[in-house]
Amino acid sequence: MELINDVNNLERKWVNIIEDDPVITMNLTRYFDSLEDINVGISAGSVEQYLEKRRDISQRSPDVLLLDIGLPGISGLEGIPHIKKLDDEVDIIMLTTFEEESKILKAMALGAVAYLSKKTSLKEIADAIRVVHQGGSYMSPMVARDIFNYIKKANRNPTEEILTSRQYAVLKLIVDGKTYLQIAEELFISAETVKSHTKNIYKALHVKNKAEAISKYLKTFR
Amino acid sequence: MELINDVNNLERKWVNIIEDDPVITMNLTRYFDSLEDINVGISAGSVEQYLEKRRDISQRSPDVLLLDIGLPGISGLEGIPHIKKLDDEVDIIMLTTFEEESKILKAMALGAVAYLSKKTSLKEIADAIRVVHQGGSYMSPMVARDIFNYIKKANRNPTEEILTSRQYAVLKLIVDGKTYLQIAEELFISAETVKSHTKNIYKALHVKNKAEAISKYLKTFR
DNA sequence: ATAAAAAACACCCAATTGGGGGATTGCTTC
DNA sequence: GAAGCAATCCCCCAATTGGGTGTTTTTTAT
Repeated sequence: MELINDVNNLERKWVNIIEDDPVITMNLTRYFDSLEDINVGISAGSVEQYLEKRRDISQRSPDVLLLDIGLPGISGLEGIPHIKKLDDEVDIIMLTTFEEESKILKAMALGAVAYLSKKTSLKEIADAIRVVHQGGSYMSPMVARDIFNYIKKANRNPTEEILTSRQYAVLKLIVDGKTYLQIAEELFISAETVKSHTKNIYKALHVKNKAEAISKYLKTFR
Repeated sequence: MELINDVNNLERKWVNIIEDDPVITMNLTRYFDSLEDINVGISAGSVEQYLEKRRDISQRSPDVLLLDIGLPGISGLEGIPHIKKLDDEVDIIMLTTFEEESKILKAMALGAVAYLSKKTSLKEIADAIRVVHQGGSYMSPMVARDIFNYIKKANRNPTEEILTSRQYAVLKLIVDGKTYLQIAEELFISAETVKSHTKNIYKALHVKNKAEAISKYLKTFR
């Protein structure tokens, strides 16, 4: 992907970093320090630590935040709303390892504007910061492909083999937060029948309450 | 993920073109002919003509197809399924004059892997072909921004529905299927406090039971 | 410093769930 | 035609949850 004229944007940009691997943080900081247009402000090893520092240190609002997605404690994803609360305007670039690529969509929904692999070269990360700061969005090809696949999955057909179709219908309504009574009304059966199905669902999924069933459903079938 | 490598991918790629403007087709063909790694196979002015040629001419399956979205007769969008029927594996790059969100999404849903403006430079189009052929996907920053907005719209903003760190901790345990008592033991607080937090979580998330809270949490952060 | 919040805890009571028994009907399958 | 299973329904009872109204202490913000 051509970054074109954006790379010539030499306006000074303040960048904060949240990354738990000190080696990566050091590499980034050292590289950015060698550049004229990118200044590193706060760097932290966790979202909690960052929020603390951000509140303590009277720094101007950062322009860009490099945010690791796999952090101890509050994850990068969960941290986004907190970070946005402090600095609403900051452009967030997610840093990730390849295993976490499925989370891009959530990150995007939460307001991250770019998504980079940690294997990305330092120069490319700097370029991404420049693009993002100019109001662009950066997506590496692999990420773009993931998004294509996601939208393709809009008409997917998850066939559940462990559950019967009726159990599956009940489970879906449970996931929606419906009570047995509401489900019963919706399916034109008695609440007792819904209970009966639920018991069988729990057995089939090896869970013991709604909470676990929902987690299992959403984690397995998206 | 390195873009540098992709551009150096000099494996020979067969590219077909469907484009009703002969000037554009000629420019593309002439440029690709000057390259060592990109061969133009069939070029056609419409989907109908292309399908005919594709059936008649015994050519190997193309690697990439450049497909104009605004074609006379069967449109580029409508043509995608027909094309895929003949060559399932081909990577389709949509060419367009106006970057229109709705059509991008439809093209993506139909299986196109990239979306380029016709104003894109020839070199960039060639780069896109190389990236796509290596399993990547290409999106210009403008298109990427559209996609971000789409996905942002699809999920709703949980930014205003913010939880305190303690509430998050409780919610995470609820998601794991823990009861109030179990959560209380884990966090060294009383079950009543857990209940109290839960009530506040429900208010913040605008839900009324565990099931809805879990669904909201998992759909947002997973 | 003072107001606002988050965090902790408590009691009450109704609604809902979870687990244990069952029963009946209808449809496959062997 | 018997065995198996899905789907429907019923009762009982303990455990858990949801919603209400409170108090106290600590932390945070102005």
